[in-house]
Amino acid sequence: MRADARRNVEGIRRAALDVFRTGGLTTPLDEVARAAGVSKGTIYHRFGSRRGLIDAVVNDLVAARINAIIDEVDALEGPLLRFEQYLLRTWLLQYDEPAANDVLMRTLPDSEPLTTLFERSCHFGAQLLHDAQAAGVVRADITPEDLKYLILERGVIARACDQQTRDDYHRRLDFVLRGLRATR
Amino acid sequence: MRADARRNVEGIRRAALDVFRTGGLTTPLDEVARAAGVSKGTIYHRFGSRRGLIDAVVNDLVAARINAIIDEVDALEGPLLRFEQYLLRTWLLQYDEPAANDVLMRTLPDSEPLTTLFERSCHFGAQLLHDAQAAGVVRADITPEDLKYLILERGVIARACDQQTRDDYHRRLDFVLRGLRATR
DNA sequence: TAGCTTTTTGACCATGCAGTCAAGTAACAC
DNA sequence: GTGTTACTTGACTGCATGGTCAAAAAGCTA
Repeated sequence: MRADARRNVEGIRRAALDVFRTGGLTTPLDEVARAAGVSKGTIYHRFGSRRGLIDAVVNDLVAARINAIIDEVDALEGPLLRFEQYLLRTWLLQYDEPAANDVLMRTLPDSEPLTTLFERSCHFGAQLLHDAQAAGVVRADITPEDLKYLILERGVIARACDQQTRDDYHRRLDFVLRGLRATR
Repeated sequence: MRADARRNVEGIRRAALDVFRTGGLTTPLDEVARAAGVSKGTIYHRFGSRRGLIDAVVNDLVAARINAIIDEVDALEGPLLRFEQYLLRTWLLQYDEPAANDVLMRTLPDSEPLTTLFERSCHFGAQLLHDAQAAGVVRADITPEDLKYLILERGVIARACDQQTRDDYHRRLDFVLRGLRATR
């Protein structure tokens, strides 16, 4: 690989991280190209497709954030707190990071790293749901499928209703959480 | 107005009702033209713009549905029931009728009939919210603005997550309603 | 039916995006 | 320095959409 090629690959990666961070994984590749100071053709030549580029940056871009939520929540005590914090933090991540949202919503062509991330998050959530239901603190009629939808829904909302402030978004999340608790 | 023109206006109106009914008010006008058996140009010539066409059909298309909800709910007794039925029926309408959803989400260029409809629904909802809060059956920290968002959110969801069955959609609405009730 | 006027047509422009490829450019080895 | 080969470019195709307009067609009237 020639020196200029290596330089460009790095530049494109960096530009993609930057552009995808703020605009999500569906941002036009022309923008990435412009940010990297190369032509669109170079991106396709180097990464094959949008998916190839995403695969090359998704780890640095979102894996850490999603995995951090799992780790942090796993360190908490109490089934209700764990369940609610998982949802709350995931929902906030969806607002803060459009790219993470794209992963959680599966907006994109399936690729191995994306699927792995998504599955890990879902599996963890399902476990928390199960524990919380066993403890009787969360409604028993909620299914893991519902949980996926609660996250998918929030993703659609975070993307479409971007005029609401983070504080409003956050405040309204509490309404939803309340609806999931078991009625005593 | 010439006979063929009158015939076409009627045909376009009918086609628009049909096409908008299933596809919402943002369906490409080419589809309406095809359904009416005329060219796209004729629609623009007769109705000026997409908005003109919408104005010409919105009453037959959605006004009745939205007004019906208001009337039906207004005939019910009990602040919680009234509030929850208003939301529930509105949310279901958003699933069933993409065109009504477009009105409730204000997806479209503002036009007088659309705004009137929207305002009427919002105003009615705000009144129900106020009554329910005064009766202590709904959380006191919900604002009329939140109510608008709850409807806007559901609209985004109904449009984006169209692979879920009506039953699933309906079942999940209950989660949200529960979250709005006052905790006793 | 001839001729005037209204109406319709569909090709056309513009926009925004994905993705491709022939041709030009630049690195590198000798 | 020069020739080879890797690399990059940007104009191109293709697709979907909104919207326009000169020319063709059709209705109406006398």
